[in-house]
Amino acid sequence: MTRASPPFNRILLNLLQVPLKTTSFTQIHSLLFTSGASQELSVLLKLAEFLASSQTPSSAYFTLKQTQRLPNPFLFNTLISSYTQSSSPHFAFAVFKHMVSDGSTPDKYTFPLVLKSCVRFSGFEEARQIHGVVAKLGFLTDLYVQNVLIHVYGLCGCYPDACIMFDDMLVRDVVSWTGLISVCVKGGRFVDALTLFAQMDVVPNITTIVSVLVASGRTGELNIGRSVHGLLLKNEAVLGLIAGNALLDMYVKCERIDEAKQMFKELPMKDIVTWTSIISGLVQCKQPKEALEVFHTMQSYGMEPDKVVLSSVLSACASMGALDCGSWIHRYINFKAIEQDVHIGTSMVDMYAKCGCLDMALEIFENMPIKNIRSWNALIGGLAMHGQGKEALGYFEWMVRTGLKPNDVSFIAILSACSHSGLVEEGRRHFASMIKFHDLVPKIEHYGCMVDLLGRAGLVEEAYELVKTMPMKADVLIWGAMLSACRTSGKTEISQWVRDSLLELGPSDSGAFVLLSNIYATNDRWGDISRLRRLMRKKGIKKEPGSSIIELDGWVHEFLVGVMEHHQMGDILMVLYIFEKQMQIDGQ
DNA sequence: ATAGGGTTAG
Repeated sequence: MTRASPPFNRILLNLLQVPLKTTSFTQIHSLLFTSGASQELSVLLKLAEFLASSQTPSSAYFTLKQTQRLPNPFLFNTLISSYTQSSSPHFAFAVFKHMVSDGSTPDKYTFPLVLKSCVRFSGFEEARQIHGVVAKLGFLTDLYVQNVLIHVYGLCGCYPDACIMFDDMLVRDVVSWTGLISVCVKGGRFVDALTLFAQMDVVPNITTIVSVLVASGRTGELNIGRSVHGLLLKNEAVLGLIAGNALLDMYVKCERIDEAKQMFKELPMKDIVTWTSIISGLVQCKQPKEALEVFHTMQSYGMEPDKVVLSSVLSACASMGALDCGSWIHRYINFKAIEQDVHIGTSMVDMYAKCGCLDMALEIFENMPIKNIRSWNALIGGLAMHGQGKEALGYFEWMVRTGLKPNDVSFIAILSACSHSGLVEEGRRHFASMIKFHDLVPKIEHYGCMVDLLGRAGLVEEAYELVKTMPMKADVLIWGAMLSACRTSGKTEISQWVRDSLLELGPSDSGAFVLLSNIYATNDRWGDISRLRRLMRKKGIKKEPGSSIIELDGWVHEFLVGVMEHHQMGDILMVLYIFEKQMQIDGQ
């Protein structure tokens, strides 16, 4: 039998790339063997890839085994790696089992490959079994294998095993440290990630730095993030795209939008991730109009929006009620056939709900194949906001029946639903059930909802009792709710107590300042207001000018306090009202 | 072998 000539091999290679039926595969298969082409390594590798795309693990394994006298792990490794990338990653583990039981001894490359497949199908038990084989065959001292085991245990949701692996190592390199740090970051253990970074006894690389930047952003550790930034500048590190984006997003997550904007300007390379970070930052910092402007700039640079940035932009539309813009994005998603995942679905439900299109919000919600707690919260919160308290409660109960655990945001949604619809008894019951049935500790926001609920229902004394007995100190929001409760009830005693408490609290932020100056203003104490203003200046507290945003004919109009913009719109009444409020706050 | 962006409330 002669060796196949290279052109023949190439034909076979090409054939193997075409999706084939089993019958034609059998023909190619026999051609391979009778021609001797199966001796060519390139053909065999292609064959392994092909088998992974069309055959079960055992038939693929035995076909490959047939091609050789002595089992060569290299070929099986290729098969394992192909299965790992396929839609049936667990088949990689099946090949590994065949190798072990059949005597085709795995080599040091086999373990990282098959372990990677465990990450894809969350095969923690399988990872343990591979670990056992690693130990039995004497590969446990291999640094590569150890590093992969840390990674796999960590990502299969078994962080303790990853730590044990790490602790037991005699020599750790930068990959071992970075691996465990990144596992912490992916599992939300941001403080642990920073602690590990502090303990590191090898020089970190840019990959380590990126993980640390994510951790400092998510913990709000601005100082650590800034130090890392300084370190990079000092070393004159050339920021790659990923590191630059990580730095930018750190400032975004630490709510330093001005520094983030500066960073964004300075970055020499920008991709869709860069734009997404700055846009979502603007949304989080309550600057949705600017977020939309940046989004349009992004498009003018020819950057194609993807589902991630669209989800953020939808959130911008939601927060300013920009229905035209939001539904344009909805059409864009359908037109470009952008994949609709649970994030973008939730953003869409939220946008339609906040814009008052509850029917549309419901329709999208019902068509979402996967819903998480945030999806339900968006819908329930939307119903609550539009006075559909009973419906909101109905969906809440349905959600609980489906087995989803409500979180603290869910309770803010239903408590405010009760508040806006006057459902006092239901509100009390749900508030109590937080601790009793749902293992949740009410936060100050929940007490705020209850005070608001009781106050609106005229139950000022009960609200008063709640504020006195709650386990935390009342904040401006609580006092604000109490104040408006008193205003309608005429309980002068409680009202005086609220005022005294507010004065005692002092102007710690601009919210308190507004409340205080309102109190002074109603009592004609203009001198006190001047004093307040001086105090604010001294403390460096700024009151952002109030603003109001509306959308008309696809245009977003912003009204700043005391500023008339787009006055040809004819909504003069609103402008005047805002202007009047400004006069009142200034009090002069 | 280790690295970046999104959604809920107030």
